[in-house]
Amino acid sequence: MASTPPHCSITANKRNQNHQKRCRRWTNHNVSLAKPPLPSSPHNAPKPGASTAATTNAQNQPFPSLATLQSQKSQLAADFSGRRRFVSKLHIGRPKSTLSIRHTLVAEEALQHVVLYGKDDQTLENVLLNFESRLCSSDDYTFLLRKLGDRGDSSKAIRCFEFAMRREKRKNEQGKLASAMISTLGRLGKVELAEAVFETALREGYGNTVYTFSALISAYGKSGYWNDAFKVFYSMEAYGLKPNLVSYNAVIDACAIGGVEFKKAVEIFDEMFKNGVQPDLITFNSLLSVCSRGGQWEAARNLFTELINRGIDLDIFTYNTIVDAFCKAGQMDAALEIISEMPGKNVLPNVVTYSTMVRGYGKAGRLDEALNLFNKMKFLGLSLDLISYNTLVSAFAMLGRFEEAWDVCKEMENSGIRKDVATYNALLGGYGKQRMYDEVREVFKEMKEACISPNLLTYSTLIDVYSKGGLYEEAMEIFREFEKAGLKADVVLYTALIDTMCKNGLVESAVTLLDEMTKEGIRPNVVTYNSIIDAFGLSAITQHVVDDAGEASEFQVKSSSSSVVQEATESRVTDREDDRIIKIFGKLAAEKASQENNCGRQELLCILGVFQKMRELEIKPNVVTFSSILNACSRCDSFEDASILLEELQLFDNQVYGVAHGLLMGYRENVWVQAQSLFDEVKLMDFSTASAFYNALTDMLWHYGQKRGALLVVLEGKRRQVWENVWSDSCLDLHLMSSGAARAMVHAWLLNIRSIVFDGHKLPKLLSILTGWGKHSKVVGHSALRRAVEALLTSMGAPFQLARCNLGRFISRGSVVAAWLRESGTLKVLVLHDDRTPPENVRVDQVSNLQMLPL
DNA sequence: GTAGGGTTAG
Repeated sequence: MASTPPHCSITANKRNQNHQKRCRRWTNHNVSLAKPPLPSSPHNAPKPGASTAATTNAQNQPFPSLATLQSQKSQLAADFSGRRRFVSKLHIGRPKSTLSIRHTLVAEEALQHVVLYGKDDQTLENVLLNFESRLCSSDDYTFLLRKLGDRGDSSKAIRCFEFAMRREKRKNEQGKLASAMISTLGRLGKVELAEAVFETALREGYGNTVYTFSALISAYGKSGYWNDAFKVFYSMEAYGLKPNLVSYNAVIDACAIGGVEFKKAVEIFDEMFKNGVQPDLITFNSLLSVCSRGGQWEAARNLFTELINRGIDLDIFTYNTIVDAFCKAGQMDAALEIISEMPGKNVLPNVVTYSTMVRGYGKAGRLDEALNLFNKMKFLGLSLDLISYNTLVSAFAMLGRFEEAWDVCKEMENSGIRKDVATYNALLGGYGKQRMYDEVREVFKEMKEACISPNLLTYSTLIDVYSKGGLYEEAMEIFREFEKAGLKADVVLYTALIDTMCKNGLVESAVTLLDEMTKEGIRPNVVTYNSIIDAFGLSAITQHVVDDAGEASEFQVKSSSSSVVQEATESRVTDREDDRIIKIFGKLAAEKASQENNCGRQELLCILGVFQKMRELEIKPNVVTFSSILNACSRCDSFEDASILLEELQLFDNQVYGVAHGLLMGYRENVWVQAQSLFDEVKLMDFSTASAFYNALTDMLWHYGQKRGALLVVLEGKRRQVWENVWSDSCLDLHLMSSGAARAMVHAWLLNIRSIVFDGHKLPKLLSILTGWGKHSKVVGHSALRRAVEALLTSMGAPFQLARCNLGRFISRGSVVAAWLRESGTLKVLVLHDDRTPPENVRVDQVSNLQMLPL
């Protein structure tokens, strides 16, 4: 048994909030969490522009260890408090004193000519030859290739670089050109080319500078290859190079983009101090960005507050990053508050700030507020750009409001901005979500006609949309096209493939693919694992290999020593290699998988292996993981198997385990306080995550006969508005509930109605129970929820009937229900009991929810 | 060398 959960898991959800707070409460890490003695109130906090004395005073305060912003202690916390190393407003956040313009006017003229006339290699060469005598130094050439990079024209930039390199014999000038080239390629995401330039530079003896190394770190970082960025960074010493501020900032930024843990970024930050390199505002902005991208808005807020308290002048980047951190966590009010403080700090919100907010509101489903801000942006005369338009297109498309999405597109194009790949991806994703496949095809066609190249996201979206919709032929076709485009599959694409396999019962194939991606150096994430865990018990995992020895086992055997997707995606792909992943789609299309027999024990072993790997890779589970484990428990063949899964849950998170296990064993009174604090945590999450957790927990309790426990949980959920408006006197709406939760709720509602009757009140004329199509129902008319509720009502003898015009609705006349409720035997069928109760049982529940129920 | 857009689990 694990003594302490390895990490704070429930909070790892990207939508999740309160990370730090929960970590502290849920785990007993011996980390000092005391707030550092800092000036926190406005009157004693040094302000921007405060006197030197005030600043000095601030300097003498121990700077907060960044350890207080995370759950692990930063080793160099003590060093960080040193006066010498204090980062004051005197040192950072100042604009560069002079904007150094190093290139000549000739370079600008040359750029115009290169853009206008350098249509191919030859004409470009001619243009450069014309300017050669007048272009002075490497500064002119670096200007050229940076500007070409800004225009996205990497090939012209490379030509210019090569042209310049042929003429430059001085090593240090060659080094400058190489750095500029690497950085330009990095910005454009051409990381392999950047790598090649770097290697040549090293080999030829002009690349051994802190600039080329920093440029390569940055190039890797921008493309998400934080691991490579780290390697280059740590190799500097061996080359006799000392990382400078830029190197450190680049590597911290690589953490932000690559989703590296805040802890790691802080380690680098501490190292920076140790090596006597002073951070600047960019360092802090990047650190903030690490928190923001990791969903750790509280850590971000703490860091932000410290910077403010230290009197450091923050810039628009700082503000936009903190606003983004709040928006990502759904903390829209906090974000708005930050924005309202900006003018007072002489930093005005810009188009980035507003777009961030628009996206935040869109994600939170607060489309009206999103629109208001969008219009405010226009009103303020901020010039709207592609991203701000795309943000709004995406918000509409995701909600299925396509007419409005297209209107925004039109408005954008009227203002001279053309749709780009992101615009199309937003539309494709929206139509895909609504299963509007004709429109998906149409938009994809239009995209190609407009000569917009699909990117990895386009392909991931399409493959996912088509394969989830069962359109395997089309998924296959898109996959082939993706291969031809020479793109490298990433975690999202793999996860989408894995999820499709899981949903079709090919769990073992999915696990094999999981191993493959790991070998490929693509790190699975919590979504990948949740997808597999969630598939547990849905169907057999081994049978199909036997049944289908030809295709499936060939895939599985071979894939253990080679990578399916990688082989298939290599440019020299042969038909045979390509065949394998295509065969998976073929197999899916044949729909054999889901008809296989269950093989519970083997599947259990398989899933235990998955948990093991998850721990080895240190993938933090989140609340979705817990819901998936609880759902898996409900699908176990036996209580014993479920116990084994619950033990896994315990290894992840003691509190969730404590509540689930306690309720399952009938120890309600003992766990209810713990359960309340768990529910407090869950309630902070977005609506669908929270309701999924309640559904999973209730289903498991119901499944194992703890029906009174299930009732308790759904009433708590109702009290906390987990399912929004579940009931009125005349209507019970179950459409967001799982079958166990819905059945428990039917009991609760009928008991409630019964008390109305017994209080002498009349029931409404018509009573309805809505089941919708059920949360898990994919096929209209086959609602598992509807069937479960129907069976329950029948077994109780409740006088409800399916409405003729609405197959998801049960109805009855109020008077008929009232008469039934008055019958002597009715109460007995309504009151629920637990199969398991603790031996020393317990008096009447003292929980308020139960007081309303007749006992 | 720093900020905003699109993708995967429930």
